[in-house]
Amino acid sequence: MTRTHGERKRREILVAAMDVGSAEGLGGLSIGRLAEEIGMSKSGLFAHFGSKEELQLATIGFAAEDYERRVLAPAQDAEPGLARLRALLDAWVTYIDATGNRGGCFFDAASSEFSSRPGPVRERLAQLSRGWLRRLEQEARAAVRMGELAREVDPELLAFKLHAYVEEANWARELFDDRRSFHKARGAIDETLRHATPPPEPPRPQIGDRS
Amino acid sequence: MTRTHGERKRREILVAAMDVGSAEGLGGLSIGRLAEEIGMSKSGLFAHFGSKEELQLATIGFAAEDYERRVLAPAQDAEPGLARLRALLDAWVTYIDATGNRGGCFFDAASSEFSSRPGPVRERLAQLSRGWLRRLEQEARAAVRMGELAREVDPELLAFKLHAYVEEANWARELFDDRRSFHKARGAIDETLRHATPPPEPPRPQIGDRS
DNA sequence: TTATTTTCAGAACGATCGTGCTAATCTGGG
DNA sequence: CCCAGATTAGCACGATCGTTCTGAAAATAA
Repeated sequence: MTRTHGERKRREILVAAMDVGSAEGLGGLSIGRLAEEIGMSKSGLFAHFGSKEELQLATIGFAAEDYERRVLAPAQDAEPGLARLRALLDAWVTYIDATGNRGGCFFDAASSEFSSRPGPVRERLAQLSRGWLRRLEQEARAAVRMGELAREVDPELLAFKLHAYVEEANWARELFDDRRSFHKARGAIDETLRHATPPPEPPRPQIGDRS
Repeated sequence: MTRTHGERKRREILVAAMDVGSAEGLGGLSIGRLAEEIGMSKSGLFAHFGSKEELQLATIGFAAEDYERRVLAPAQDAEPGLARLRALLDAWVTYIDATGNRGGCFFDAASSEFSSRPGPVRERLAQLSRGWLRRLEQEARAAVRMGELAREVDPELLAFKLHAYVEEANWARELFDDRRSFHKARGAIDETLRHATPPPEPPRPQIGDRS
């Protein structure tokens, strides 16, 4: 393996790129700035990627792997349906809440920055975010199908809401230094899922106790 | 009034700055780029503000005035409480949905960018966003007090949710070119407010009103 | 008109950006 | 050991950045 050394260095670079990129943006992530951060020469670092855009794409890919490993994978242990939906959300909130990145969630920072900057970077970010939203929606749909959520629930709208809470929490924490924001997000998630729960009793209970 | 001419030019600059700033970010809003956009020399434009930071702050102030005029003011026509809360949200969604800015909501773009970049710009943005969240929360609180929303409703959490929907919609539209995103936001707002409505009849109507 | 202040353009500065080119250094396989 | 290839540093380039300075043009006051 002649690659051993290079791969390790590449990893080291990408870890720093993820951190710096979340704080100063993927665009503001300058090669020189990043090289200084890890004690390399500008050109030495540059040689690992052919261009700045390649570096950005590699950083996104690296962050996506990290995210997949720490959010998607663990949630697969939960039963499909509502349990897994909750597991996904819980792992996600925990992931963002405990992120070591100076600028909060890497994807939030990057996608906000590139949302109106056409090119491969935007496309990749959009694809990842879309996939994540679809993942939530799909699990919500399963929960509806299994009767764990009310039939009237629109899975797409539910995913929209739940996703919004976590993004809002990340935004509020970064802008306000609000350490309670993720607590609020959890509360909002709980309330929204509770309201989406089907009524506990069949249409005509009559006699027996209520509730 | 010796200022007449200068003020007009300043306005013209700030209009362009708001547009460009929403698209490429307040940081990426370069003096040269902006000067070229409106056919001025770099130094000529620069003379209107003493520094780039002053330009950024002026742009924020200008955007805030615009926002106040087009969102806050119209909603004052509505009755306090739930009606005004709805009016605020409706004006806000309409405002962002119909914004002419290439990059969507100016504040979303700016606050995301500066959330982890300390300084006066971040402070001003945080202050404005906090004020807006408080505004929503205060109207929600009034609605609860007036019995238009259920007593169990937490105004702070409600404001958190509602704010999250609109931010999510703006984010989704920019990143996905999703023109339905604001329709989803309106749906989410309606659902959430509906769930916050008190049950149509009190458990113990009896004789006199309590409270 | 003239005098004065406001407004703007032009040129230049140091710094930093992304990116090539060249050579030195390191690393593992024979 | 040596040698081929991977890895990195050094240097320089054009471009663009924010900023400063100087002077011309334009607007206003006298």
